[in-house]
Order: sequence, then structure tokens, then C-alpha cells
Amino acid sequence: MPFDLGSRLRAVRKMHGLSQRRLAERAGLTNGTISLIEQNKTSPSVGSLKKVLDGIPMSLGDFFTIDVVPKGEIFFSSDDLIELAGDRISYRQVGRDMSRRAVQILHERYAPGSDTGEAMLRHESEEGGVVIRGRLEVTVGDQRRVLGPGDAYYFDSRLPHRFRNVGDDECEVVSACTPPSF
Amino acid sequence: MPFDLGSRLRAVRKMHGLSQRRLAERAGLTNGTISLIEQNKTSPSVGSLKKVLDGIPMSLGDFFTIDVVPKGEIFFSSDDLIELAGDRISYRQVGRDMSRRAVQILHERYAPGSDTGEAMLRHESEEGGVVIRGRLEVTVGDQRRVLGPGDAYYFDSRLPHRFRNVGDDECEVVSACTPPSF
DNA sequence: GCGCAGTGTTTAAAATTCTAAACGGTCCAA
DNA sequence: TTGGACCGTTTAGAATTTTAAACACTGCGC
Repeated sequence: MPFDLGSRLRAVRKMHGLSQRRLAERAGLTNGTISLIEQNKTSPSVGSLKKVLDGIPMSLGDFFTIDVVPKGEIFFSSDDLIELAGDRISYRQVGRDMSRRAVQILHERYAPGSDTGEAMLRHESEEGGVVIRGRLEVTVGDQRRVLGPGDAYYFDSRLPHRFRNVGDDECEVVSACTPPSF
Repeated sequence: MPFDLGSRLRAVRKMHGLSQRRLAERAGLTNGTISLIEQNKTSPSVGSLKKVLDGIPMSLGDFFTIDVVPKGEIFFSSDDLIELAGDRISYRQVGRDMSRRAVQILHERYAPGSDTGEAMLRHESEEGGVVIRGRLEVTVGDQRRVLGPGDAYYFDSRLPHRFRNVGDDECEVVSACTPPSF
């Protein structure tokens, strides 16, 4: 039961696109320290680890709780959506087992070239959506894909994520956020 | 934002009824170390902290995530239950806002003198119940109370807890556990 | 080829944590 | 009151982490 803190830190750091030196600078430590920690050659003090995480930024609670490898699928092709509907109306579900994942559907539009920027991590949040029109580039952790009409996404919001309209036209998306606000 | 690891450890340790020496022994450290950590006079290495938590036992994730002071009420008098019912049937809810707390109701009986012992902590669990007949001693963290007919409890299962029938007769309880199993 | 800027890694010395033992306190029974 | 058992705290020295600087490697422009 050796807790693999090194790999965990390395995964988190790379997900945020930081080098050892850049993270060390932001954390107020040296790059050597980051290297030793990631190789499990030292066990950092909680204070040092907190400094490192402040440079990401991420809380200690999230660091020890978050799944380093995203569980379940992230991307779904248009055909992968689950049809829940009757005959007149079509409800197509993103993701399979949503029993533990209460979410709320929204409808969004992105002007050409618009960009959400890198979003902060939040605790206990999930989000998903479907692209209706246009081309949307979705980045989740170290995974990235351009989605077209009919494609969809679903992921744990604690992973860093970003949306960009990379098409020439307005982009229309049906998205969902959690927890449900009404 | 100095993370008050010392107070957190002290609270967790006391909830489990351990002295610094007893915890140190179980963790394979010295009592002095526990003392220094709890006073925030040193910032333990993550390895040392893990040893300490193994002696409790508790995971690093739980340690940094758990609420040291239980949120919300724990105990409810008979009058505090929320009536949800119609006219013929009475549904009385334990606790006020259950929207984020999906649980499952059970029906239990305790023979005189029976005792669950100290239960392990589990992640992401909640439980509650109502005493129907008899007298049930409920211990949650550092709080303890003897409940009679009509009284009830609700708490985060990650807190250590214990049930004892302290009466001379069988004790009947309607309890609930999470997550729902059907 | 060369230089340069960027990686991650290693190592002796400085800084910090951890141990072992002592200290002072309370409580309770003899 | 005395003793014993337990409690949390403190402190010098041993063990570990962290630093600072060097090392080795890759990719890119010239």
C-alpha cells in the first residue's frame, strides 16, 4: 500500500501543462525538489506539498481525492448516445449510467473564435453537453478533441477543461452542469 | 490560508478515543512527533502523516476532505421530525433538506445488551434512523446520546459510530443507509 | 556543425523533521 | 501522602528533506 504520490503529482502537473521548473517557480520551491518528489525519492512535508499544489492550483483534499485517470468515457460519437424517448419526442442521453450523476441540461451558443479559457477545478462537479451546430474544441485534462454536430462530452469538472469555437460560424451546444439549480 | 493540519489531526484522533501515545504506537512513530504535529510545530512528511492515519485508520483523501465539525444537526427530538404525509399515512422525515442525501430506509431490532462496536469509516456514506421501541445508545464522533421511542439520528458515516441497546427489552429501529441498494 | 533554450535528473551542503528521553501535570488507589 | 499510571510537552541529536548547482539530453534556428 505505498501511496504513489509521485505519479499522482506528475499526472496533475502535466494535466495543467506545467514543467517541473515552472511549477517550482510558482510554488516557491526548486525544480530538483519536484523531481525528487515525483520519483518518490523523498516524501515531502505536508507544508511543501501544499506549496506545490498552491502553484497549480489545487487543494490538498482534491489532490488526494481526484481520479488521476478519468473514469468512464469522456467522448461519445453521435451514435453512442442513449435514446430514452418515446415516439414523438427524442431524449438522447449522454453517458450510460447517470444514476449517481444528477445534472442539469442547458443550451449555449459560442461566437466564432470565442474561448472559455482554462477553468478552475471545483469539487464535486460534473458537466456534459451536445454540440448542435458548428465546431467546438473541447480539452479535458490531457485529452483534446474537436466535436461537430451530434457529438457530445461528459467529464468530472475537477479536471481542468476548456472550450473553444474553432469554426467560422456560431456554435450551438446543449450542455449540462451540476448540481441542479432547480 | 495556513492549513491547520494540527487541529485537524487532534480532532480526528480524539474522535477515535486515542491518546497521543496510543496512536503513536499504532502508527509506528513516537508520541513526541504526534504532539509536535498537532501543535503545528512541524509539518510532517506525507509519508509520516500516512503512517499516523494508518493507525487510526483513515485515508489521506478522507483526512483532507472530511468535516471535522459535523455539519448540520446530528440528533433530533421526536417533535423535530418533518411530516411529509397525507391524512391516512404519515411520512415523517428525519432531517430537513435531504435533496443531496439519497438514502434507503431499513427496519432493525436490537436484543438487550447488543452492541455494534465501533464501525469503520467509509467514504461517501450517510445514515440515519428512528427508534420505535426500547432505548438505544448512539455514539457519533465525540457525541453520545441515549435515544428513546420517537427520537432519531442522522450523520455522515465517515464519522466513527456505534449503537448499543442499553435497555432491558428488545429495541426496534427504523434506520437508513446509503447508497440505496435498490 | 554550433549555440541556445528547454526538458528531467543527480549530488553535497543547509534546513527541517523525527527520535529518544526527560519533564511537569492530572487522576486514582493504597 | 505516596506511588503508579497515564496524559501532553519539550529538547538535543539522528535522520530525512530541500536547496543550489551541476549534469545529460532533446529540439530548433542559424
